[in-house]
Amino acid sequence: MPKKTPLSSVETDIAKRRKAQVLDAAIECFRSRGFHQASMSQISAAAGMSSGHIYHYFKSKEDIVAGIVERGQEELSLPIAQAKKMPAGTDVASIFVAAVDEAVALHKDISFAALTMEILAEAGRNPKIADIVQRNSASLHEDLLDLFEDKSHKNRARLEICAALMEGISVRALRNPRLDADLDLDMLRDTMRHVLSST
Amino acid sequence: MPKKTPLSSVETDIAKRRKAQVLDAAIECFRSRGFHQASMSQISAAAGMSSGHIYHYFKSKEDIVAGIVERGQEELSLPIAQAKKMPAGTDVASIFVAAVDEAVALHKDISFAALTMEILAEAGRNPKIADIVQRNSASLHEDLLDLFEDKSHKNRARLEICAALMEGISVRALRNPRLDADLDLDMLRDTMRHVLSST
Amino acid sequence: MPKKTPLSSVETDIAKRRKAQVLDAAIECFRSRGFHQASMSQISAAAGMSSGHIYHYFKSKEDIVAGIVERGQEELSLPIAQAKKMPAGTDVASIFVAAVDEAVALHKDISFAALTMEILAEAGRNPKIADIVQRNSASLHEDLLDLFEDKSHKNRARLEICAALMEGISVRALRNPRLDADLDLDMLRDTMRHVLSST
Amino acid sequence: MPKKTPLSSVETDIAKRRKAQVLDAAIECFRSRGFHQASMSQISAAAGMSSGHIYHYFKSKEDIVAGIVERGQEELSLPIAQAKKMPAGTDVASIFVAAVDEAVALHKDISFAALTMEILAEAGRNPKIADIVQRNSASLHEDLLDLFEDKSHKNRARLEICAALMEGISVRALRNPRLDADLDLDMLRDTMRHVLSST
DNA sequence: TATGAATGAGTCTTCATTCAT
DNA sequence: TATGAATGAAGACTCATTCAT
Repeated sequence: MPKKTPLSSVETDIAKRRKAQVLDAAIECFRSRGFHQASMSQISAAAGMSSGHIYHYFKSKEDIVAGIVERGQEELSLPIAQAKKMPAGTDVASIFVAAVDEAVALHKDISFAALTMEILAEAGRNPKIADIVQRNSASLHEDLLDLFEDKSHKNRARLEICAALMEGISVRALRNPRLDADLDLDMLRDTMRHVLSST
Repeated sequence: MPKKTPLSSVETDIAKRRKAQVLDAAIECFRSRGFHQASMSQISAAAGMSSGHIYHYFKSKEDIVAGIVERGQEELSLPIAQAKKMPAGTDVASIFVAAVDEAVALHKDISFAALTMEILAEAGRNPKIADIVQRNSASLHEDLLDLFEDKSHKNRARLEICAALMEGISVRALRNPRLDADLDLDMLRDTMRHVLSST
Repeated sequence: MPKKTPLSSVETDIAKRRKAQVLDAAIECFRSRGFHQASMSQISAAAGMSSGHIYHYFKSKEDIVAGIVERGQEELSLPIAQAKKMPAGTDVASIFVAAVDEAVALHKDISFAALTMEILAEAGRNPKIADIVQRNSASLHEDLLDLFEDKSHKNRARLEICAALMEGISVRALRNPRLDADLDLDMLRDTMRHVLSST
Repeated sequence: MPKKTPLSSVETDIAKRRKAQVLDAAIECFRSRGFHQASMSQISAAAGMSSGHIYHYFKSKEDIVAGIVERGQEELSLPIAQAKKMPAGTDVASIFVAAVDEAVALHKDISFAALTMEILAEAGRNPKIADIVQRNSASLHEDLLDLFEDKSHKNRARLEICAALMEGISVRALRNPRLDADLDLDMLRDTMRHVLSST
């Protein structure tokens, strides 16, 4: 937070805001149409900007997709945020269990789930996207592992199962419109505690 | 050209074979390019059939997508097949646990996972596809519930968690290229048993 | 000229006619606008064919340009045609000199000259085009050399000078609108004879 | 910032330098990409100037093309420069023949040849450019005719043939990558002397 | 049943040009 | 004088779909 922001930095700020503006518009379009169905002209309309001008900030449509995937899913690091609110020394299981409610709320959101699936499908065939997705996920998991006593293989395995469970919620949300009624949060919490605290 | 079969039925058979031929080709293309990236001419090439002729069997490309989603993922009913091999009276947990290996092998296959995500993403925005996906899933779950003692809400909840866990594996496969090393199958089996047999 | 043309050959013929149709239209457009100014939609209009359909015959606009350059300038082989009309044994100089009138008429045509310059300019920066142009020219010169007693370096040099002289006429036609008045055909003929028969 | 020079004149000087700067950059770009392939932003980058600012000096891209053609090819007046080095009274043929080496070196340069063809092609379809090209050529030829005893039709004709021969070298350079080996400078000089001194 | 020629709307992208600063 | 953000009209090319054969 410099007092006198240098000019170049101001310009960068404007550019950043513009890029964010495009990314926001793009997310909106991608959510409702998908990456390949959303047209640049729809995105530009949503961004309140001429389609040509978008190319000052992104060199291609794929670049926008990459930008979205990159900025991507910071919401996923929820348990980490949660951990910081807990009294120091709280055990991992409790931290994760405490985060379940919010995490489920996020993952079962159809709009969130659909964009996630879109990204994953793209990652399945576009190496550039796959790379971003994988690096994102890896760095998130490293952060989460810091909450554990050690980064042993066992803890990695626990994390994988918890992640699968949670991300699986997004899949279920798309497959089962009655998920809210069918899902038992207590059971879910219990399962996570089991995974994280079994010896 | 069997002598006895009535003509109309022969045509139906041929037609069915042709449709299957197209669907097979389409799956192949969709896996590697995605629904909207795969072109009708690629599909027709893969199907060994002129693109025009495909329109005798499917009235549009969306129809092919629907056809694929419909026929979709019979592989998912794995535990049911498994149940039939088990001695009558085996408990549900054991049936599911016995199916874990095969189920994981299926779900962590990148090609399977990518097509699944493609379908789910499409379901997230195309109501016609959503409908098929949801009916498929509902009917599968009804079948699986038959393995339980009753169709109580608790058992539905158990099934949801198991499903999330398993489908989450597909997500993880796309997010973590080292999933094979990180995943602990014993832990997974233990988790499923816990979910299915806790009181 | 086979009596019973096989089907495939008929189809090829249609395709060939279509391609020629496109090339004709393209030449027309390229002459009046230049390669990069002529749009595919102008070409398609001139060809009486949808722009999309052109891509059944040419995989890109550059391919059309290449096609034109390739088919290119058969008119250039004029002296060879001329040579065949002369009594056997006529000396080279006389053959060339006899061809001067027609050759000049061709080269000083503005429309011919402009397209030639367009092609040469493109050859100056597009290696694919350069290659075609150079192979065309090489093969023409080999044919012309056959008219000489031998393919000695001296004869190659003579040919180069004659070629420069003749192609230079196209340049002059574009530079000097009064070329017709200024050019002395007798002097030109004399020059060529000098080049070709000096010892 | 010289003290004595009046302001208006200073501006003009700066402006002239700026225009030249743009033209230099444009030539560079046009040589490698062609008139219509080179973009204003490439030119502005090469000129070290914002693209918007170029419009203070040239009202359109076509104007830059015109500027280049105008300033154009002073190198062509080579024999005149040559003539000034020769003892007064040297005959025309000798002046031209003496200039052959340098002239050929210039004309066979691919980069020079390509830009020349580009200009001529443009002249073939753009009347404004044609006009400049033709006035340039006319004025050059008037200057060259001053070297002759008189401006008779015969001498004009000689000049045309010499010009065609020399400009034809540029065409040959583009058509024949082995021109250096094939061309015989002595033969060329002999030809020019023949053209210029025959009675 | 089967083909593939044909269409034309739609895609992403580029670019000359303008204008607020 | 100088910038570069911004525009929007093209441009080349693709593709689902139709239809004559």
